[in-house]
Amino acid sequence: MNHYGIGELARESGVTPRAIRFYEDYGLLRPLREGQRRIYRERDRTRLKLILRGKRLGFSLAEIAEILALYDEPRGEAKQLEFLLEKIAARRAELLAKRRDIEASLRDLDGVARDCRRRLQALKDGARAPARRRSRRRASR
Amino acid sequence: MNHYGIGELARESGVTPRAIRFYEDYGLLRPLREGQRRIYRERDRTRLKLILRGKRLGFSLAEIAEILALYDEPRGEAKQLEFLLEKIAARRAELLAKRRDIEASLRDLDGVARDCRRRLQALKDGARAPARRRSRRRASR
DNA sequence: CTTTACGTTTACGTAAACGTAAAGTAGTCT
DNA sequence: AGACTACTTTACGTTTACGTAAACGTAAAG
Repeated sequence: MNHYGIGELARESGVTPRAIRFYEDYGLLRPLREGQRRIYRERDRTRLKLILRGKRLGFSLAEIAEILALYDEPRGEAKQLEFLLEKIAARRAELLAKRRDIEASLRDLDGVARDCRRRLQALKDGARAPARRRSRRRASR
Repeated sequence: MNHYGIGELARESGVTPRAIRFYEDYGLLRPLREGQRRIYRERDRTRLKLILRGKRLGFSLAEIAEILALYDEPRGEAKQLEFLLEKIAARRAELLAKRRDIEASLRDLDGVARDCRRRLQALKDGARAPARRRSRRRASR
């Protein structure tokens, strides 16, 4: 019972049928056909989720295609497998880099938030001692 | 002495002058002018880095504009500051979500890698005991 | 003084990732 | 039978984020 029509899949995953068909044209999905209609099984659903996760992380469909390829190349000889491991390592490195970018962004945001809270506090203090002048110097601008 | 021409800035940050001018048209950068030419100072360099980091994380220029706005709105009254804090919290949440996506991706990749190494090992074993049959079952397909 | 380097504006072109009709099909309810 | 619903293909349109080329300015180097 775990197959879906395109509409169902679209609703559940928050994208339009058009997008799903586009991913298929692009080679990212290969649903079954029942007559003309597309039938999606669990595997397709999983793939779609991977696609959307990739998008959220800013990967292009081309990159996502390469990533998905890593998942379905488990056959192959030693050379192939070693090559696959290299590609996986490369992707891993990309993800780690993105994570560092995120950490840096979080730090920056926290900095701004701290600054913001200080100013808020200063306003409250100023409310109690109205004419008090604060000489905060800004980073730039 | 910390100002740059557009070319310099472009080289150092790995983008084209065209892109930098585009960001300016978009309102993300406001370099000084010396006659006609654009002069970039440290602040602009920093902004550009923030822009590029945003791009690497998959944010659109529109989103990046909002993020940058968080950095230069330190003036304002209590209401404004509290609103700013809310926006910061929202961005933080987005970043945390992205980080979770990354963690999930890393786990998935590690899974594939493990699988891959097992197969490699199986091949080596098979080389020593050639006719040995392995009955690994795949996740789906 | 011409060449070279570096920059400028203006404008049309383009790849990616869908959106948006239009027109047809196939099953289902009334 | 007619209407509705869900789906199909085909095809042109749109947004984003620049690329690319043309034509020009300016300042230093040969």
